[in-house]
Amino acid sequence: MPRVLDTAARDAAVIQAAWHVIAREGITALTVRRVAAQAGLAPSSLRYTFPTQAAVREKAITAVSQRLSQRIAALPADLTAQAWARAALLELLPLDQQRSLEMEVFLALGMAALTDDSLQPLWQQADTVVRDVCTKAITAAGGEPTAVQVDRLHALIDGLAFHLLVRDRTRGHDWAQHVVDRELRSLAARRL
Amino acid sequence: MPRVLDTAARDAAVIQAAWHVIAREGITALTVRRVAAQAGLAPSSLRYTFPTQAAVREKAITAVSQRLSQRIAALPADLTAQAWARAALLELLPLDQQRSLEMEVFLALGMAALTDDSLQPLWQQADTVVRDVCTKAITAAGGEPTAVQVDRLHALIDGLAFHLLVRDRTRGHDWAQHVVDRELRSLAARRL
DNA sequence: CTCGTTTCCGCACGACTGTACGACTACAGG
DNA sequence: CCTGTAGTCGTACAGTCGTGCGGAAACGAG
Repeated sequence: MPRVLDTAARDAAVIQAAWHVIAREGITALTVRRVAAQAGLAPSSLRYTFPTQAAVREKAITAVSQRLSQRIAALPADLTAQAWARAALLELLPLDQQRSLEMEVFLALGMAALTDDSLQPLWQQADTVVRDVCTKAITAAGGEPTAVQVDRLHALIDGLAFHLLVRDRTRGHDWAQHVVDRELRSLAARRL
Repeated sequence: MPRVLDTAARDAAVIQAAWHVIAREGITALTVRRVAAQAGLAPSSLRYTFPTQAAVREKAITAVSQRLSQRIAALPADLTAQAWARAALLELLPLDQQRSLEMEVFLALGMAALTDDSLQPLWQQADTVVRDVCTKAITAAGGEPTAVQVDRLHALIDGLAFHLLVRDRTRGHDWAQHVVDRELRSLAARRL
């Protein structure tokens, strides 16, 4: 067998390129040619592993799911329940450049999934990861994971993520952590 | 003077067309030709009042600001403070088709504004409307509109709006109202 | 009616899109 | 060394994009 391609590494590189294109130029600029250029490949070469434009979109969102659950799983095992809840929720917020990238792709493709049926199930997979973390965080923080509680925390987390991206490109992120801390405290007090 | 065009009516029609295109085909499909077709105009005619594609985007988001504050202002004047808070917050959620349209455009263009500098200030105007309503609702509900409180409620509202669009295209919306009611109750109790 | 302005729109251009195809290259196996 | 295949990529094509331009059409004023 001749020349072998590390398909995993290639996929990762292309997905990273797609993420960067979305972050820098927006979802409308997610074209085969631009992604290829960002990845340093000829468009025709990109097509060898990503046969269509849809494949780029789909693998881009699938990668978000994976990265997300991967980062949650990588949290230190020796945390108290309270500390785990806090750390896990903060992993869902765009508090550094890497997470900003993920969240921007997550939200941009979430909006795109509204009008792209092939994207919807893949995006909902990522959405489920977030929701599961919210559920576990409620329990860990000492609350009861009722439907209303989960709906509430989940909405709050995604809303915070959105606002961190949209309103605080440069400013600090302390306010979002304050909101999360306040939420955790009220969960622990079981007052909500 | 010859033939006079009702520019206000024309603008409204085109903006409605643009909203529908965004809702049905997504932000990537917001092209001059498609909007013109949706409005029943020739592309060249559309260009008479909307000279560029950017003008379509910009007027589309500006119209969201206006519609939003207009609907808030149109709330019955004889409501108790509590009832006003509830009604105002529910106006910010996509609980019927009209509001779904508005919210989808609001969020889609919010993501687009991340990479479109000419859109950013116009979108932030709409964002400010929402935030102001949140602030007033906190006061009306009996809470103190501290920075953390406003950040929290604002994030919660936008998160709920997003989830209503993305996860509950067809299902009921009761759960979102339950979340809002619970929020109002905890504000009234001043426990947060 | 005629006239003049406003509005409409067909056509064209260059740029960019997704994708198909076939030639080319580089390398593992022999 | 040679050979065949996995991988690369240039080229091409049809479609769509935004936008400029210039003429046709409609209608109020006289």
